[in-house]
Amino acid sequence: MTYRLPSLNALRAFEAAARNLSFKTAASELGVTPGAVSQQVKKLEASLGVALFSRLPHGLLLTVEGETYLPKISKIFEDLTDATEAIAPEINGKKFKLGICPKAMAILPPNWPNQLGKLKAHVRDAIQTTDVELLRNNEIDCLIRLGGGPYGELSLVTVERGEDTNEASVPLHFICKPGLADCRQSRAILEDLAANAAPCS
Amino acid sequence: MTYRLPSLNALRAFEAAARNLSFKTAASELGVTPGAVSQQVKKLEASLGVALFSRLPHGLLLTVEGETYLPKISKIFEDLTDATEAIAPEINGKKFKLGICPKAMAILPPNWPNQLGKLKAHVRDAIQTTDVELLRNNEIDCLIRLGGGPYGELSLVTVERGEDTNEASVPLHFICKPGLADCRQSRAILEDLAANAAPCS
DNA sequence: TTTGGAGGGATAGATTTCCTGAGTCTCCGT
DNA sequence: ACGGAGACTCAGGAAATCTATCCCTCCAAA
Repeated sequence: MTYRLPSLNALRAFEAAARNLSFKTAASELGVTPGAVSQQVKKLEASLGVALFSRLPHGLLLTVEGETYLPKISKIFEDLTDATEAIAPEINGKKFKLGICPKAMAILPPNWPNQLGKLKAHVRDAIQTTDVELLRNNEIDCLIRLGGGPYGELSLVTVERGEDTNEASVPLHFICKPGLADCRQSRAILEDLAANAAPCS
Repeated sequence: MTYRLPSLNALRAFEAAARNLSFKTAASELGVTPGAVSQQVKKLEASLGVALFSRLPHGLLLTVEGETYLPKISKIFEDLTDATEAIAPEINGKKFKLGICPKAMAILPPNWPNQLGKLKAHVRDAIQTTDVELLRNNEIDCLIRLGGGPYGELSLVTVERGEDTNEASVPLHFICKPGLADCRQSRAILEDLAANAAPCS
C-alpha cells in the first residue's frame, strides 16, 4: 500500500494557478513569487508527463487534463483541511485571546477588535498587556505591539499598513508561538489589522 | 480559498509509520532512514500541536488523534493517486517489460508471468536476462533476480516469500529505477511474486 | 508606429528543507 | 550481564525551493 505521489508544493501551485488562471495571482495567494509558481507547475507537468496548461500568448488556459485534474485536487485539499482541523481543534477551531499593547490600541479603531465582522469567528476577547510571558503561558494566543523585541523563538509578523514614508515610524507587530503563525485565526487577524490600522505616521 | 496544509512529506511519513506502527518499517517503505521518518513525524506533530503517536518504551501506539487521522489521510492518498493516474496514462498506464534471471525463473511457476490474471494489465512481456544495464537503458522496466547487487541508485525491493528458516537461502529481488518503485505496476508485480514464488528453500 | 504595462519563461544564487550517519538510550530476551 | 532492536538527537551535507533579474510577447493607448 505505497503510493506514487506528486509533490504537494507542486499541486498547491497548480491548484491556485488553475483556479485563478494566472500564475501571478496564484503567487500572491500562496505568498511566493510568480517564478516559483511557474517552476512548480512546470515540475508537476514534467513529473506527470502531461501538460496541464496551455500557455497562450496572452494568458493561461487549462488543457483537458488540467480541467479534469483541478476539481479533484481542490477536493483533496478540502478533505485534507477538514481531516486536519478535525484532530487539531486547538489550532484550527479555537478562538484567539489577544493581547494588545496600549500604543498599538491608539492606532486601531476605537473598540477594535470588538466589531461585527469576520473577526468575531476567530477572536474570543482581548486584553491590554505588553507581557510576552502571557504568550509563553498560553494565557493569550497572540500579542499585538508597536515595535519591541526581539522575541526569541516566537514568531513575529510585521503588519503592512501603507507606504512608510517616515523613517522614524514604528512597525506594528503580531507575535505568537511559531505553530500559530500560519493558522486561520492569525491570518484573519493580520488581514483585519492591515485593513484597519492607521497608516504609518 | 486558501488552505492551511501540513507538508506532504510529513504526511507520508505519518501514514506509513501509522500503518506499520514502526518508524523503521515505514522508513524502508519510503526509501529513507528511520531518523528521517522520526523527524518528519515530529515536525507534523509540532505543526498540528497534537501528538499522533504514543512512544511506548517498546514500540509505537497511535493516539486517539492519530487513529482518527490515519484512515482519512490514507484515503486522501488513494484519491490523489487515482486522480493522478486518470490524467497521466503515460506514466501510470504503461505495461512493464520485465527482465528475469534464470535462477529466479526456477523458483517461479513454469510460464510466469504469462498467466491469465491481474498481471496481464501491467506486464507487456518478459525476457531472460541478468543485465542491469538494460534497466538504465529503459529497455526493461524492472529486473527480477535472486540475490546480487549492489545496484547503486536503483531501487531494490526484497520479495516476501514465507518464513526464512534457512540461513543460506538467497533473497528474491525486484530492481527498478527509483521513480518506478512505488507505481501501480510494480506493486502488482511484487504482489504476484509474493503469491507465486516458491517459499524459501 | 512607438511606447509602456502586464504577464509568463528562464537562470543563477541564496535559502530552506530534508536526509544521512553516527552516537545514545531504553527495553527485551537469552 | 550482554546483545539486538528500535527510537531519538544532532551535525553536516545534499536536495529542493524561492528570490531576484532579465528577457520575451502581446495588447492598448497615443
